[in-house]
Amino acid sequence: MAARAENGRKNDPQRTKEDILIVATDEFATHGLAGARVDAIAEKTRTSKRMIYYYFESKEGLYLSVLERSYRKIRTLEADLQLSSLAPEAALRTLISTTFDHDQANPEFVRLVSIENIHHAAHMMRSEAIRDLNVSIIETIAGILERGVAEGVFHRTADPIDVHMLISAFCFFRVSNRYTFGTIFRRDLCEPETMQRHKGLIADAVLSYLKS
Amino acid sequence: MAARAENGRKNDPQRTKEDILIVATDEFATHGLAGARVDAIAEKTRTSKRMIYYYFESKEGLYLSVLERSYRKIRTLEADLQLSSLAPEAALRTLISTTFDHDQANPEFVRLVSIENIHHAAHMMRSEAIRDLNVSIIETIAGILERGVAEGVFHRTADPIDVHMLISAFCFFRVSNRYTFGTIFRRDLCEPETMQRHKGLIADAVLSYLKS
DNA sequence: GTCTATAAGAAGATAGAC
DNA sequence: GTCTATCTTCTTATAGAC
Repeated sequence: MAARAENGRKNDPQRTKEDILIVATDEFATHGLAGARVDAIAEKTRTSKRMIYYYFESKEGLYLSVLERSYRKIRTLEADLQLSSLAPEAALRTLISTTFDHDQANPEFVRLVSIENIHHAAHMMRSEAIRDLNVSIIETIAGILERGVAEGVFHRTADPIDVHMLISAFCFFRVSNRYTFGTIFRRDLCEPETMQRHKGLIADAVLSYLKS
Repeated sequence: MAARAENGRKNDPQRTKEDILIVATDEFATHGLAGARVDAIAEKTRTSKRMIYYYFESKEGLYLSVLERSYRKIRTLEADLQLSSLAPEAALRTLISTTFDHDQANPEFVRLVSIENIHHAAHMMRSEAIRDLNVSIIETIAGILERGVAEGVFHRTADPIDVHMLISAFCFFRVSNRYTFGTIFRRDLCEPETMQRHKGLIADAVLSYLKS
């Protein structure tokens, strides 16, 4: 009897929850919080609608879990960069390149953040988990900027959060607004050439700002 | 009998439609397309729900009209700047300042654009009116960049749409993501000091990029 | 052009068996 | 822990009178 639980095939709560979260991430990112359908999520899952309510209590509870999971994934990735061992300019270029590639490769994260902003970040505020994840990236940038000024590579003392925002804004906007921007200016922001040019643009803009 | 229609007080279709659009703009910007309630819009209007369907046919028809109206307002404002008469650097600083102030003062527009992106710009694509509004701003920027290079003020040949994107991204992101960004970094992006610093940051970043 | 009342259907949530 | 069937409420949209 216990043997069936041990092989971890059937009745595996972690697997079931993870399965639901992956499907729900896609549904919420595609249709928004109000537009997402619990029935649609249940259909694409290996399990049933009843289990969604069993594990996550409500549609909003599921949405919050999706949001937490997405943030955790991304901040972990950022923390693994080890930028302190690079020269200031190289460290910043690496960070910018990583942020750029990340947003490009994870449009569902970008969309979830946009959706959460439409809701005034009401769910994120209730989640301590999400808030406690973002200190390290700012400390890292602050360190890079200080070293740059000390070494005479950068000539401007900038606020690390502001620099983070300048980088994030461009990388995020390219993905978050690609449909309206693409429609208005008839430009595909996913073309390899365009992407390369944009990556160079934001890196050069940030660095020439710090050097001026 | 005709006298009552002439004084334009009661039964004024333009007034009724405009009234509905103003209320609907707020409702859609606050709750998103799926989250918005036609009943809620009707309640805040001087007229009834029946009239919304009478004039706009459906919830989506109303949403599209709201979107068109918002874009028309903004592009008209931009076109009135007369930047060709200014020196290249001053022209760019004026454009950046205007874009910055505009997005800050019109968060409901920023939200509507975010919402439209969540829907893959599906409604905007069906509206010829919206697409035909955005040529002039790019032509204006192209002219400024050319003059700047010709006069030796700018040292870099940049794509005008890219420059427009760099400016828009920062100004837009500050407003579109203020809730999540504010929550994560415990920073109020609407404080006067912060706003002034950010305005200087994006202007200096763009100009030092073009000059480098 | 405008209003009230209501049809028709969708969607979140749960009961109850296994 | 899991499933099917269903309840209840909410929401878009319309009928029909004035």
